Amino acid sequence: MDLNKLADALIPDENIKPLEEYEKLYPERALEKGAQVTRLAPSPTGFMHIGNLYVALANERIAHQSGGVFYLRIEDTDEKRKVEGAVEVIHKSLKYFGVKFDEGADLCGDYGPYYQRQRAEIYHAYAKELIRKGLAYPCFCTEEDLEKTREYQTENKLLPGYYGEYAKCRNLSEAEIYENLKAGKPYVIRLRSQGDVSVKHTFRDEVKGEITVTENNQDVVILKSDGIPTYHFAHAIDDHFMRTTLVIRGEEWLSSLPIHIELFKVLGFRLPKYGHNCSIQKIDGETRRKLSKRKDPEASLNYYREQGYHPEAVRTYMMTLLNSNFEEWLLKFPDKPLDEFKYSIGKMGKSGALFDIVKLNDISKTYMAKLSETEAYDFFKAWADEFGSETQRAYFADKEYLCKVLALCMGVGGKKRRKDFICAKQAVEFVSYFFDETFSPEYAYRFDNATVKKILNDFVSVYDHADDCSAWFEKVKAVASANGFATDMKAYKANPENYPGNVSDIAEMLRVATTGLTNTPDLWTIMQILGKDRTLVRLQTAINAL
RNA sequence: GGCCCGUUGGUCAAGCGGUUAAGACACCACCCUUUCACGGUGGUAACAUGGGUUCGAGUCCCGUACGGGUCACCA
Repeated sequence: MDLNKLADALIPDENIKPLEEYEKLYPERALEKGAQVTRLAPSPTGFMHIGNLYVALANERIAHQSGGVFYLRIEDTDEKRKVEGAVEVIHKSLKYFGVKFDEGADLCGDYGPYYQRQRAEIYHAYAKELIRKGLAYPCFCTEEDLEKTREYQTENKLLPGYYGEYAKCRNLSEAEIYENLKAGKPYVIRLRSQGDVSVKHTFRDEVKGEITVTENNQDVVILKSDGIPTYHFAHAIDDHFMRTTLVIRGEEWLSSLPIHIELFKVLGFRLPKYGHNCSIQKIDGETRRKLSKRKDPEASLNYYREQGYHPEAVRTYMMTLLNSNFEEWLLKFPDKPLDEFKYSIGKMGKSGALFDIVKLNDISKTYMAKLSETEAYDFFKAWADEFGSETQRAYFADKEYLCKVLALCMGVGGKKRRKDFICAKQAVEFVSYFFDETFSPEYAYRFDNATVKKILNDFVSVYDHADDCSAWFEKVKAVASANGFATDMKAYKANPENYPGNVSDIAEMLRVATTGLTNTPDLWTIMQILGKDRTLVRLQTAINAL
């Protein structure tokens, strides 16, 4: 059979250059020894999964820490999944979380184009080469044909797929091929696999360690009927010519590794190193499963922006999942920039981690407690401008007032900072009682109405806005003892049955009356911030409600 | 179902043949405290299971169970 002629008939692409040209066009990168070239290669679906950030962070850290390159390649070979503006979303959302590319789609770079659809020529060149060498062939099977053999295979408990005797088009004669071509039958190009499933090799995965891989024997499709490559083929070509040295990707790819190994071999390319990391899971009833785009809002990167989690906190949490010794480092150097942490691929987990929002919240609280009140103001304002309600946006009109509130809630100036804020959404809701427009208390006291009413009245009658903190508290204590409540905590603890309650109960009643909440920062300061009139109005309103 | 990967407290995890089996989050108790928090101290709680190998096994080997992944002209 004249394979050159066949190659030309099958792939009539006029732009194809001699293969050496491509090697020259995309030469080995001049990088220092040990520098890693990594990439993120998402499909442009417009949806950014938390897992995208996770794997991006791993690749980014390794590249930049080794003095290498981290680039973005767009896997747009599937027409159906493509969404307009998706690449912008990728850049925007990753940038928000501090992940930046050195080169790639919509950026400059010498190894492009970085959109796979724009790389048809090079895929065609190599597909042709494989045809010429007899390592690839056209397949005219229809979907129904494939379905039928699959059915037969499953019924007879055979390995499913297109291989060996089930690869009907593998050994078509020259005449048959041209006949089909002439009849205008659509065709795909398949690899003529040389592998043998009974042969197993051990392979070193950078994350999982030694794993066994079975040789591939599937005549996988490398070029679809529209001439666009499948993921597998594009992966081999692109990662070779973009000179990727290390591929960190999700473990869902592990099972197609044999295909990739064969493809690299057949193309004469050096295999990059691989690390397959586990996906982030979530507990759903009894079972664990991958964080799902449809069922779990927290699967979306957007969720964290909408909730107003600080990007640095999300990044920190991701790092704790990504590298097991990160937390230890963080504890030791809480104020160092995250990039100073020595990321190591060997410290990546071998089994999937459950996503723990409580832990994220804790990390967020700790992070928020490092900000100044004006930094917090800026961050919250940016969130409110994008996601807040109109009334919430109005909070930011009086910066001086809000900053006083924030300084209080964050414990700025105190010996130890408070940790009241988790994310912008929660924080803005948290401070709502400082604004009369949104102050709608649901009073819930732990004492009977008559007692509360008495105590509130007592307090109102002695309240003086000019009191300093200690004078103010003396009055709280006076009200307490006048009503039989304990003021000496030690005495109270010794014999709690002798009292209806203690000062802290009195403080709680006052707190609920003025803020509607049982959990707020220092009450005296709150009253100072509210001012005399509003404080008194609130107390009176609370009394009237009883 | 076949193939591959995994399994240490509720969660994230350290551990590389000898440890009282770290640490973090959560939870509980106590302390600090003029209220709420912060903080401090302490506590509850784990090697999936059965066989080997070994003087000795969370660590090595085999089986079992359970969980995950994958079996497309999707990535």
